[in-house]
Amino acid sequence: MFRAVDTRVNSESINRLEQQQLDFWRFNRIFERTTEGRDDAPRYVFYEGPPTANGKPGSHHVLARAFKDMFPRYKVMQGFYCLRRGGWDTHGLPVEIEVEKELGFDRKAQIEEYGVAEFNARCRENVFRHINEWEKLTERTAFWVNLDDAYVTFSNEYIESVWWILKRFWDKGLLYRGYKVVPYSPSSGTPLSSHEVAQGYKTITDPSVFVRFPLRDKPGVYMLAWTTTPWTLPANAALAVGADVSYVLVEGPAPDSEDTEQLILAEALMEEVLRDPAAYRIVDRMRGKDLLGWRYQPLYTFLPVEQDYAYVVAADYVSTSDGTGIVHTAPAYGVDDLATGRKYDLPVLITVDESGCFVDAVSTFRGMWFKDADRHIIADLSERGLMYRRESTEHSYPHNWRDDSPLMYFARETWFINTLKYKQTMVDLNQTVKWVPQHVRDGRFGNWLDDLKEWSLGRERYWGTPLPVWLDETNGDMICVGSISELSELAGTDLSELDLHRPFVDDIIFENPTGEGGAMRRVPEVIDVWFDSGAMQLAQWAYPQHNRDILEEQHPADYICEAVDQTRGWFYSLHAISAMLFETVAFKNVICLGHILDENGQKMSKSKGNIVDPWTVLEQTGADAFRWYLYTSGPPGEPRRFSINLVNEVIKKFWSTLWNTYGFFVTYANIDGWTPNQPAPEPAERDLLDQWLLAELHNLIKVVTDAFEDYDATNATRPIEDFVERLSNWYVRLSRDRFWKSEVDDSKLSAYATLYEALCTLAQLLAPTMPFLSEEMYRNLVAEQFSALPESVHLSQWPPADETLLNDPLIDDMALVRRLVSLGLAARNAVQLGVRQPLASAQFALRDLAEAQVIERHAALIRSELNLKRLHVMGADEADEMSATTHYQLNPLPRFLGRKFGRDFKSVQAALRDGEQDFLRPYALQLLDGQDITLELDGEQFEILNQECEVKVSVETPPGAVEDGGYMVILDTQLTSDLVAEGLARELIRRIQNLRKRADFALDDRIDIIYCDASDGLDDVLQLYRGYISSETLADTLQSGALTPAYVGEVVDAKGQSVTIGVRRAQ
RNA sequence: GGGGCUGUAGCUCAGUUGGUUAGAGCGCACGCCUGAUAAGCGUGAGGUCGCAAGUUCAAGUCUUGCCAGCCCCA
Repeated sequence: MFRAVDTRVNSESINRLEQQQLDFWRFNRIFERTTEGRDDAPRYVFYEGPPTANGKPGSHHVLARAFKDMFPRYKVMQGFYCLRRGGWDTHGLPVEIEVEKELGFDRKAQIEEYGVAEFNARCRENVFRHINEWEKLTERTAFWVNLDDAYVTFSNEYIESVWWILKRFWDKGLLYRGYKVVPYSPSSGTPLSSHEVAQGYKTITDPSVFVRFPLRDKPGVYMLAWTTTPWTLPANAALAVGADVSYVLVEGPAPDSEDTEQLILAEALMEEVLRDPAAYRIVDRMRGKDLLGWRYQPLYTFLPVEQDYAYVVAADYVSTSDGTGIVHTAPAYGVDDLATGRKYDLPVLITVDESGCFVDAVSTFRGMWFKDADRHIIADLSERGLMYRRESTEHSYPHNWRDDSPLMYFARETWFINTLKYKQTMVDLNQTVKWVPQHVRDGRFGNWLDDLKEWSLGRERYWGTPLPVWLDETNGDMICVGSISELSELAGTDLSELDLHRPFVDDIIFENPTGEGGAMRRVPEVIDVWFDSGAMQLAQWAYPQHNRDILEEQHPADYICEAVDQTRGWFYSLHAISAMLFETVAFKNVICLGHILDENGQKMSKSKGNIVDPWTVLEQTGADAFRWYLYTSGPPGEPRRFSINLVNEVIKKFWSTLWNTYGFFVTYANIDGWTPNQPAPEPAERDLLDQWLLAELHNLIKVVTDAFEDYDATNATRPIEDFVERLSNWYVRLSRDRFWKSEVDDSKLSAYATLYEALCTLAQLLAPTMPFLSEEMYRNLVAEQFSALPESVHLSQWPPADETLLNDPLIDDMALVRRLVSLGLAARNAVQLGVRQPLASAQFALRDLAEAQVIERHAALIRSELNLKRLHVMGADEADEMSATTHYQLNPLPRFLGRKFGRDFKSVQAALRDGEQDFLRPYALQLLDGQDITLELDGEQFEILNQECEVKVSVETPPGAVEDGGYMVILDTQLTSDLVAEGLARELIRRIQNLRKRADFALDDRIDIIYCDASDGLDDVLQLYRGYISSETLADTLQSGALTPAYVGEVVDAKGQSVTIGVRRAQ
């Protein structure tokens, strides 16, 4: 016996089911047991990209976790050993900002005043504020990951491992100090993260000035440059042009005098830039590359400069979309500017310091707030005759989101990793990684690698992994420390209990071990948190201080998965660290998920209030349907619109269909006492319908398995939906009477065995993606029947496809049968004869003779579906007989003839496709006879081979006939009194079945039927079909008489006749 | 501003190396079937395949440009 299945499906029943599986897994330690006893099994390595637990988990986290979960589950069923260790990302600015908010800070200095130790202690607490919710959601969505043993990036052993990696990089000469331009807030004295910058854009009015730069060797000639930040002009070190841009030298009136002057600017911008274009004439034209190296007089010379500067350089970012085509370059105050400066070894002129004010050396503007200096500089340049035009412009400029003060882009000294040294390695290794979607490899990620920048590692913050570099300021000696023991040795004291965070690490000061120089202090920076997360490939094992041998089996990862925004985040940091450390990949397969949007395609965000809380979905539809929706709703890399209604559709379409099929099976098997121990006929001996289902099933196994191997979630799931549709709406529907009939024969046993095999296999194929429903089905159908088999579907062996059961021709045949049945139903509809009314016969016209055999083989099936007594396939004779009304359609096949006839194909096609019947008939007959034809058209001859043109034969459709795509069905609509009576009998059966249902009888309850007030016709039917009606409705008695209150009854009206019928449980 | 991805029915999505008259599900209307089903079947309404040019005998599919959305970078 199987456990009875309640076929009602609602939120409550789903949640109950899923909760039962959770309890089962927990109590029986199923997850733990997926690894136990598999010491010798092949390894499958999964890395969990650590989330931060200081925010609440949302629906997009369910997406990531659903995809992370499915492949390890599949691999475990394939016999692999898969560790799934969780992890938490804990450091970084978002945490600090949260704590700053709590404390009401708006400046960095306040943290120092408050105390770094206390501040970091608060960060440490804050990080796990929502960890309970993360754990709950992880469990409820059945993401199997070990959170009890999760790695934590702030733990000492994790940090020590990060230090070890940095030390290796140090030894390889990859770690160095240099300048980087960062968005910097002078008001709060700190650089801002890109996320913060993005929050603070405001539209403001800035000056827009065109400045003359006098050429040194050509008096009276000026380069014209444009800027909206005049305050950066004193820091100018070069002018940049585009090497291939066209420039002109123009002559026009000089300001405030009768003389002329000459200006250089991009030709394309003359009209917009020149004050009175008509007053100028072009003296010369040149390319940007001709200008390179030309020297000009610096506007200001406040700062001493050692190297060469103030000349024209080339830069590929120069455009002619605005400005003058000549770009003022101040390496200290622009990202591009600094890059250009590096390329040409230009001086980084620091004219404005960290407070946002001009330094003393810039005497004219000393102490001025940088934004205030704009107008003074403009006035100064105007006075000196160097200002060509001054206007103002509205544009969007970043501000500090906390106090609205403007940011400045500012070169700061910081630490870098010289990733460029390993660029080619990274590029080559990337080619070996399987990316889903594929375009990320050479697109987003590949481009990022092609355009690789040094990794800017240093952060002037507090809550992060301290950069383990100690500096002797007296002589510049530096030591990179790779472990606690090393630090202990240097410090001469046991530091194994030291918290490896600021300020405790900063407090470790020691003498320069060379014996020369002075005290060594740690540099102030902490490191980029992306380095933390990328280091997890070693640091999760605290390598190499611990677990030295595990690396070999747990690196690289077979599979990782995160949202696409991690391309340059975690995906990159993993890849880069592994490439630089081992020259291997960190992961072999990676899925980049798109983002989740709301119902209207808008990004979900707190401010818009359109966030779908995952718990709402879980409570209504459960985790399986949620997961299933995510797998099937579209390609994983695409952004997806999401709403609870879409998940509800999964319940309606898929879950309840499968559930009811499962319920149907269990119900009838229990009534019949069928068990899987019962011997079943060999597949080849079973009904054709069974063989068809098995062919479909094993085909499905193949498709799904291949998809899993290919990291193709969509094809690992959607084909299962299609199969379940066929299982429920064709196989079960057509097999119902085999299950229902009382005698036990081979056909019945075959049906049970086939449906049982299908359901068991489905449970396994669904295990990785619908872990709850599949577990319920498996336990009831398999584990509780066979004590020798694994008790959980997740411990069971992935089913292999049996090649001998595959049968594509049979699958094609059945598709044709379904098509013809559809056609038959359409025909019935057209003549208003419901399926309950039996018809004497129907004739089918088919496309070819082979199809006729298909129909013969499946005749019984078609007859019962269409409720026909006889079925007739029109043969060649009959087609001839009807030749008067035969209609030929020719279809010249473009894939052959298109290339063959080229330009003439169109007219050939038109002639054969749309020609008159008289014209077509001879060609059609020749083709049907297997001959080639020659078409004559406008005096030209076109040879068409037999296989290059299809012929469709159709007869004109008489009443009661329906035609579609070369198939036709003609119903015999003549109703004899026998047929009408049988139709009425079926009508009565259905009404009685409804009464049974209304009376809430069990499926196998026997009943008594009583009737009265029957009109003559119905009275006859009840007599004539007594046996049929009784057996279909499980009636022990069927007699006329008066209804008593013991009966449930109603008046039945059918085809103008009526009778009162009542039923009760058999006495 | 640069790069990547995506635009197909009211909604969610298929659409093979370019090949015949572009499909499915949901939703809508009418009808049918049903003692597993909240399901299913039939018919109908619903499309300038984002826009424009090009290549080709033939373009939803290839090329170029433009527009819109999303993501990353600046």
